[in-house]
Amino acid sequence: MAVNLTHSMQDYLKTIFMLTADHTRVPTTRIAQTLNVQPASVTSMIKKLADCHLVDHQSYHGVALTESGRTAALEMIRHHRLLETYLSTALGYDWADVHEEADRLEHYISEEFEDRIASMLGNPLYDPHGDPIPGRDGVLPPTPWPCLLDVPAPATVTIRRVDSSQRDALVFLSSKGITIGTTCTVLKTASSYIMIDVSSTHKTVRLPNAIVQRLFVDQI
Amino acid sequence: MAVNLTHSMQDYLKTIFMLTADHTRVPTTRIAQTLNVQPASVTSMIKKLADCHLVDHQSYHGVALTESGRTAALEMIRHHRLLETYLSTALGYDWADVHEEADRLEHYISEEFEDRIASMLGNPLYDPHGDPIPGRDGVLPPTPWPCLLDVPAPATVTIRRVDSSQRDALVFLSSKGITIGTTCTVLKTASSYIMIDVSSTHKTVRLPNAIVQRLFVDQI
DNA sequence: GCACAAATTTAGGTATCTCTAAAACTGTGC
DNA sequence: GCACAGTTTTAGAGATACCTAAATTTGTGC
Repeated sequence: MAVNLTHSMQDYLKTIFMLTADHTRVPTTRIAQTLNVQPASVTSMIKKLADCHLVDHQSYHGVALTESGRTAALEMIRHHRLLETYLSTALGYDWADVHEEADRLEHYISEEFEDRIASMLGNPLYDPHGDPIPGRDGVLPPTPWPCLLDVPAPATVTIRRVDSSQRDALVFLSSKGITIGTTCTVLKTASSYIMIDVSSTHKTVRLPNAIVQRLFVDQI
Repeated sequence: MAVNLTHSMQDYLKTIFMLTADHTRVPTTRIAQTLNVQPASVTSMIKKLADCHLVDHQSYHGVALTESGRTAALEMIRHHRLLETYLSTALGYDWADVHEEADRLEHYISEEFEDRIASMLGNPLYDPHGDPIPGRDGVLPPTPWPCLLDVPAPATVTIRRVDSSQRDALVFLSSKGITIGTTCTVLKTASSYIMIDVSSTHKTVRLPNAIVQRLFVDQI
């Protein structure tokens, strides 16, 4: 039951967790795409994870995390998001650059390191992209914010979370002065974009839907 | 020539550098002991390093770093010692605990991470044990301090460097209030120990030679 | 229900780094 | 100058995690 997880097993568990939206099973191909490996490699790793009772695998019908798999995944995600927060807050990294560094380091930091950066940061609940940081107990802080795509104009909103999976989107947003906590007013909703006014810069910005669907906001 | 070094290759190069005192060649067995692997494993890795022109290997007569091997080793040592300094200074680690954490992380930090912690620390020249931190150019700051074993009583000295290879010695020294910068007076030199007075604590401490030989000092 | 495309798994192979056991070499002691 | 102990290398094998290519399974379209 209590297994020593290899670096790769941790990566797979984390990936499966992130791809598990609303209790659906995750197909092999999705994991392969996300990790940039061949589907055949995923199958063999999944077999190994299933042997350790970390995932439930039904041949040809995808995979889901077990309770212990979920716990292990959340521990990696805690490492990752604490590192992102630390790199951003303490070392001045740009929010577009924290992911890559954290992805490498998350496998190698000790519990002591984790504790020290967590308490130095004041045990933050959210990372620089607004993603929730699991507690040591594995509990995820809430993320109740709706997608900006679903907010009808006119509306004034505060950015709470950004889907960080596309680096380009992060670079684009910060070039427009948009980050977590930024307040904007939605001026117009078109079919493929929206127009917003960014309150801190007093500029009007056109956001294509590809970006809008990555923003999650508080309505004011 | 410009090769992608694996994690293991980096470990071997660093080890060979550290075992290379005064231009002697390093025997296979010493490397094996230091890295906790079998001599046969060392031989095969050495072969690989020699293929990449990182070491000069003469069968049955040990190994020495080439110029490019030395450069690569110094880069790892820079990572390691900057990390040790950072863990100690910025995260409050005890000097006995920095080594293990740095040893894992040193392989995975980026040049950006290195640069950021270095400048945050003010580009330090020495790590928490007084070991010199190579510059980005590979130049090692000087370590001119004689071993305390060679300093005759009576003498007043400042601790400048501690051989950090034995964790126990570090724990012992800090328990006695002795660290880098501590000033002591040598009261008596016996054959297997010395007696010193630690100026900050006003206490007399008996140091066995096993410890004394690990201390390097400035005479005042 | 059957054919077919897409998804998935199996089979077999590569690379890295390790191990044990056996063979080869070195240099010292006589 | 030779035997022998200790060191080092070679040979062969295991673990991890990846790959490609070939088989298998699934479920949709007709």
